[in-house]
Amino acid sequence: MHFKKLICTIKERRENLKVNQENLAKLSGVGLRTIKQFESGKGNPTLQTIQKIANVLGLEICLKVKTIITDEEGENTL
Amino acid sequence: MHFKKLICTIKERRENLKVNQENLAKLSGVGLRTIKQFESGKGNPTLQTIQKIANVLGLEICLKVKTIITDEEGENTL
DNA sequence: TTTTGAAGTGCATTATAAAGCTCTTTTGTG
DNA sequence: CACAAAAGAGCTTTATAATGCACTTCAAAA
Repeated sequence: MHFKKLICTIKERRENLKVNQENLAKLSGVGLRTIKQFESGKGNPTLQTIQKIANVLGLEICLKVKTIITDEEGENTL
Repeated sequence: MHFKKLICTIKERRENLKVNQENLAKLSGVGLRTIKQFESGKGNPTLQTIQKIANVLGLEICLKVKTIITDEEGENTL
């Protein structure tokens, strides 16, 4: 998952949950400025920051083994 | 995925691939000191750092929607 | 036990993430 | 359009991530 996609996922999730940046900041304990910067694609957040945000949004960071060949769903076909 | 688990996954992957920290550093472009610190559970790496490391190891960061009830495989049962 | 390679640690420097404040821009709704 | 709410941006300070270097610790093999 590239950085842009990751941001997009988080932003969409936040919007789906009808939470604005300000409330996300309060709920997650991450500064509003940091969230703004993150969502606008600037910066390079720390893992802690991402996790705080993800937690509030009911998202979880994980690591998948990358596969060379994938179908449209991104599932392994090997 | 908690921080510890994440570290563990990366460390195990590196070891399975028979790559030592020094080579991982060279291959990923991340400083050896940073990798040492990361794997020993210290610090709070940036997304970029994690991604550089994960890339070399054929791992990919992703976001999953958290589910309250999960079976043994961690798949959603709701 | 000695050697050797890998991993971990202390210290210092540099770069930058986090944060708040203020202002501007964008977006959505009447 | 006018208004209001949300998002984005500039500027600054503070905290800390990234890094290199040198040293220590640990584990496995000779």
